[in-house]
Amino acid sequence: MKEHALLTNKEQKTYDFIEKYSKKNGKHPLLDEIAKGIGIKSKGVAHRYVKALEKAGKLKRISNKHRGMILQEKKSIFFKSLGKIAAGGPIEAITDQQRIELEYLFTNKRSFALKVTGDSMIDAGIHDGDWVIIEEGAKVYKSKVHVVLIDNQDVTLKFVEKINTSEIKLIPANKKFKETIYPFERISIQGHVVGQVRIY
Amino acid sequence: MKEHALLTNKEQKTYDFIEKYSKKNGKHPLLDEIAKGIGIKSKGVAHRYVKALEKAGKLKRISNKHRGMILQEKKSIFFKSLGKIAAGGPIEAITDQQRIELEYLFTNKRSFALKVTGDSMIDAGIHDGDWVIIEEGAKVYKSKVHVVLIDNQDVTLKFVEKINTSEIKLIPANKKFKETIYPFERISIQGHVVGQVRIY
DNA sequence: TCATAAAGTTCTCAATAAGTTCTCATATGT
DNA sequence: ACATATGAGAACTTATTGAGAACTTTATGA
Repeated sequence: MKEHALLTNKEQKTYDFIEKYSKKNGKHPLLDEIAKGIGIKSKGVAHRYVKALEKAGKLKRISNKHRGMILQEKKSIFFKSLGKIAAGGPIEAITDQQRIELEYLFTNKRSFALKVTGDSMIDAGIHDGDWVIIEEGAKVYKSKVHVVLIDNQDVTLKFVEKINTSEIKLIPANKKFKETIYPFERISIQGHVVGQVRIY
Repeated sequence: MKEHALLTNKEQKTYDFIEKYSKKNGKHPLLDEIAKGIGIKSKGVAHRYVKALEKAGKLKRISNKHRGMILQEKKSIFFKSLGKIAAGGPIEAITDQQRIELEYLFTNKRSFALKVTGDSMIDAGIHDGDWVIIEEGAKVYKSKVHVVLIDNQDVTLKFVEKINTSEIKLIPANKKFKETIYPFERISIQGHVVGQVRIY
């Protein structure tokens, strides 16, 4: 079997058929349906093509499962047409790393999103109306923005600093706001900001 | 049985029936009703399908309880566990509207992303290292941030203003940078910013 | 309360459908 | 000659589906 990622004629034809079938029927085809769809009789051969497509990264298979295949989206979640603007410009290539971070941001079960109200973190680039993605956890990180619950009632975004064994300092990123100090009992760290989304 | 997201024909049929029944009757069906609804006689088999749906995350079951099942909502891209922090806090409910906007942002074919270099737009909350999502188009919008190609070579983010029939003004959002004026011929508007993502 | 009916759960047996692996075969280009 | 691409089809394994018995738990009404 081949090692390269290029598809042969029939493999491409198989892929096209699977894509068309899936879009039309809302489910993936059977091997016999693929065989018929690409004009051959042997489901064994169809199976061979599907495995080749898996190897080429075009789809994932679930072994033995009926209709057990899932087309792989070109889903760099949205970094689609990058590099379009101009050659030579200050455009960074997209690395898989970035893509993975994004997927993590958007699918991690221990994270959720909050809509920001107010300007207390504006110097950290967090504006009124932004969405921040929060990773749950009570841990305090230096120079990270935290979600802090005060008196079991008010939620706020602030930098956090432990100042001694019983008190904690909340630091806004806006010179118009003051730093405040609370005893541990009144404070609960809900998580910290790992991402941010703004929709214009 | 293994765990995968794909449903078999009968599992899908079972799900559809439960959904339809629930909507119509305001309560979930009995196993015998499911069996009849999907055209089989054995409630044991119906039970097997319901368990499969639970495994696939399509519903939750309450063991032994009559009509003990709850359909799971379809999940939005990432605004998952919102409202978790505290009742009474300044947390906005997620509307479907927001979800749709996000999906649009991330999947629209006429948009792409750029990584920001430099601080020329920092007063607009666009920081070095941020990703901006660009919607393609040559149109100029007042008070929107545009991607501008200068001399077919340099790409920059700026506010844009037409000042007369032959010249255009590029306005940074940082007092340390100056506004600049270019003739139309040297400028090409590539698109404008519709979204922004930051990963901490 | 408590007996009883109703509903959920677990199980085996079975038949069929679909996926998997294999050999054999032909053609094609290097 | 040799590797690659392609196709047929047999033999085998696993998944899917269905029936129904036996059992446990829940709901209900006298």
